[in-house]
Amino acid sequence: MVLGSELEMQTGSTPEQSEYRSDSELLKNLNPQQAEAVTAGWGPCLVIAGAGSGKTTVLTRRIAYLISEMNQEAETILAVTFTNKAAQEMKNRIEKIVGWQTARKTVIGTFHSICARLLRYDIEEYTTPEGHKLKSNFVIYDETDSLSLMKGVISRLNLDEKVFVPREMRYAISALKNDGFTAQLYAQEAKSYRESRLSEIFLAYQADLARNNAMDFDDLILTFTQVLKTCPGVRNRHHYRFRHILVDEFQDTNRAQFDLIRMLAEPAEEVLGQDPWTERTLMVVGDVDQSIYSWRKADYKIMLSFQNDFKPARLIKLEENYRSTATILDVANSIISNNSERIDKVLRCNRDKGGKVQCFEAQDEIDEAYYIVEELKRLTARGRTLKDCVLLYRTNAQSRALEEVLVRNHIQYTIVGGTRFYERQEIKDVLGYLKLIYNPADGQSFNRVINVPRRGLGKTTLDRVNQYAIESGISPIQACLEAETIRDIAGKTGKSLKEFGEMVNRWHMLSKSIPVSQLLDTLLKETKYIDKLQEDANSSKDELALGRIENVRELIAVAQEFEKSADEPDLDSFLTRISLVSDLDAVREGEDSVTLMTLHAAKGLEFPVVFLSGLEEGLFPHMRSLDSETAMEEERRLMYVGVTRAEDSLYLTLARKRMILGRGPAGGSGFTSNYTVPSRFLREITPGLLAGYYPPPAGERRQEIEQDDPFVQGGGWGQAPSRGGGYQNNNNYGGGNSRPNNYGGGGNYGGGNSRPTNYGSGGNSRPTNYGSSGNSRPTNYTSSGNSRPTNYGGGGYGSNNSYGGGAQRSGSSQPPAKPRAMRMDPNAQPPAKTQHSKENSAPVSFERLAVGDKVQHAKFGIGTVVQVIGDQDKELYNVEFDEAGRRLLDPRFAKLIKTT
DNA sequence: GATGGAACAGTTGTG
DNA sequence: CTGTTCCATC
Ligand SMILES: Nc1ncnc2c1ncn2[C@@H]1O[C@H](COP(=O)(O)OP(=O)(O)OP(=O)(O)O)[C@@H](O)[C@H]1O
Repeated sequence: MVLGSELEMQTGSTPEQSEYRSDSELLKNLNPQQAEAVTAGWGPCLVIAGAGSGKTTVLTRRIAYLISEMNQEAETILAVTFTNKAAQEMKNRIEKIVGWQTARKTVIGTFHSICARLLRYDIEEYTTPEGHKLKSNFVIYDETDSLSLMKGVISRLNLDEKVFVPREMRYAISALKNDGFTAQLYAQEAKSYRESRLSEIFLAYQADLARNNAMDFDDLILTFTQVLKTCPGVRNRHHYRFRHILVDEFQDTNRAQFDLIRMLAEPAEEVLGQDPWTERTLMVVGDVDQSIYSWRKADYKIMLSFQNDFKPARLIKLEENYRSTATILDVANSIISNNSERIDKVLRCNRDKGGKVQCFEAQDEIDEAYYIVEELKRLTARGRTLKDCVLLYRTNAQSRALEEVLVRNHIQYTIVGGTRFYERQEIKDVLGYLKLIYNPADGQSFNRVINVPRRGLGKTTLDRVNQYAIESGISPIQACLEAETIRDIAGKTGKSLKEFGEMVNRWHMLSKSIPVSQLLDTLLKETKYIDKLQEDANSSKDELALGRIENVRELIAVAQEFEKSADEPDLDSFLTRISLVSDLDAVREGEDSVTLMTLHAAKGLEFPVVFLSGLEEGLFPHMRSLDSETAMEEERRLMYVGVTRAEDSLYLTLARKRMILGRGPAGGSGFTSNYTVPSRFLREITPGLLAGYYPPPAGERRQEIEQDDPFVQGGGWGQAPSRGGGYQNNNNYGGGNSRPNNYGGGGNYGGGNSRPTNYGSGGNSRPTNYGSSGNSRPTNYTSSGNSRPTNYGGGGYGSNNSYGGGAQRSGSSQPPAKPRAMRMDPNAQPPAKTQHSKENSAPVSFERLAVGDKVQHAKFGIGTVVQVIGDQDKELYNVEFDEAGRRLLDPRFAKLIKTT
């Protein structure tokens, strides 16, 4: 779906003039079952089908068909997708068929975004079962907000945080909400002591949310459903508007979501003598084998009982896979057939056999990343683009090693998910201001920003203000205005509070008349937020400060972009949108980069080339799924999802050793991690389908050497890869050592096919320390246009102090961040590991620059050095380019020519 | 009330 | 390893 479909290719880009004028055009290329689904008549319809069988394609065309062939108004259509991105894609495609004017009237989005949008209109008519009322300017609390709210609740109830762990309580309540329980309803159910306490917490938590005029994510769906249940007028209005409801990825629907669908699809009261499905449709599509969100209370049984819940429901099965090669499908099927809880289904392959699936066992996670990077280079040299490729992994933490090696090899990448833009401290600060301006009752945001930047208003004052606010039943902002009358507050403090309150009030007024970006400008100026960050940067107090400034600027850019494109560019929709967006890092047009994401995030997508990394017991399948058969089956479905993302080529990789949280799982000394066990999923694959590596039979354990001296281990492994019995196992680590990250030793990553990629330069089998272990990193790593003979780090990444300037992204949104910011900013450079940099610092040959120097750069043009960061020999230059804005560059990579 | 450093805790996935 | 919380000190 990321790639152009046949649909797009046929229509070209004629936005208003549809080329689909006849039903035969819309049905073109569809197989009979697909056509049946697209053209189905009134009533409920369930489409069950395996991966890549065109479910989403069918859903999209169905919408177009409803509009252009069945003469349904666009505004009667409500389509639910799993992600915002999928919604956007669906909108784009429909727009191409029916034109923008029509397409924009459809409602397409995730459950959360749809509910948020509709709730704004209807919420004031509603009183919660607990007796609370919310106003239409409610804000949406993210996990952090709701967790800190929860902490407050637990301490206020005098409960022990050790016994009632806030995180767990949050989680339990989230689960209850997803199962359709309101606090009120659960209060009737709770029996045991713990349940009763949980119920108390639940009630108090909801009361707190209401006092802040806020909802958490789960509330969006639950509350909207409640509104429909309790306000028949509202329900009927929506029921008669949305006569066509479509849901994608229905297997991952939870009870609360299903209730919502039902509320919308069924009338408040049945009209006698009339078929409720006249001119109404409900189409849900899904694949039980791709149900991977049970931890969010999704339940595929909801899909299986669809025909019972919606009586005359028609069932359509799609059985032809158009996406993957036969080999890839065989791999997927051989794995998923190990699940017992499933309904067997047919999935015929529509494509050629394709090549074998490449499997590779690396020494460690860095080695694994290098293998992937080398393959990427090979593939791109043969005409693939980076955009064709995706790197998938089970846990977000795994992206680090991959990023590090990608950066070092100057390969552009885009991370989806992970640490999100909107969760970064500085963004949350600024958004905190916006939320508070929008909804002055928002205590969480108030607490967040009251002392940011420092205003000399600390915890004591904050507590007093909050207490006063609660006692007098007013908002914290109102309390600030009355600060001078609060006892125990000193005159000076009171004045600061009053000033703060007045400032926010003023902005609140202002927000109704000026655009969001101007409001942002104003508040950043008046609070001196950026100035303070700049000071931090200058005094190197906060080495991330520059990146933060850049991120704040990015937020302003987002706001400006929003004002241009949104239907209603007000603060309200800006905040709603931002609270619900998950990944700002959508792949940029025209920018070639490889995508990195978790398996979960990959659901519904497809890529010509897929790398699936970390196939190790405990990681994938994840540790927490090892002792439950149900959980294990879900892991297996996740594996199935991963494999079936691939169109042409699939790579499976694992590492013999892996660092987790800085040490090996049950680690010995320092960097000794225990050896991993290959994932059971590998063994479930029919052997003949894999090339390169096949795991040893179950019982046979890997040879483990318990040694404190890691070098002894290293030598040992070079000679003893005693496994793979019978299958290809040509990985040659001969003479190598297993020190992390040392590729010296002439190891050949050939797998089965002797590719000429040589990682070693004939090194040194037993280095004595990281830094000076004989320059084993050959220069030919930098094949992508950079052939300078710089030593990229001697023996290992541990000693590397170059940051891969070539990985600068060209998009304007790339916040150049300092190396340590990598966690925050996935696109930034990797951490500087300086432990042995002294012995190792490579001779550099670049022109030293100073602040104020004018420089020229091939891509970014002319600029001025505004800052030099880091010690000599490691310095980076922060350059303000006339055209390209501010960039952080490593002179060892980026060619910076001094000009006058 | 701010600050820096020590101690501690987390370790699956997302809207 | 890394982010958060707690505590002593200014
Ligand atoms: N009739 C067809 N002829 C040719 N290609 C098709 C046909 N139907 C679907 N495809 C292609 O097959 C691919 C998979 O389609 P789609 O993403 O809709 O499948 P899906 O069932 O939603 O997959 P998943 O379950 O993995 O989300 C797409 O590239 C789509 O363009």
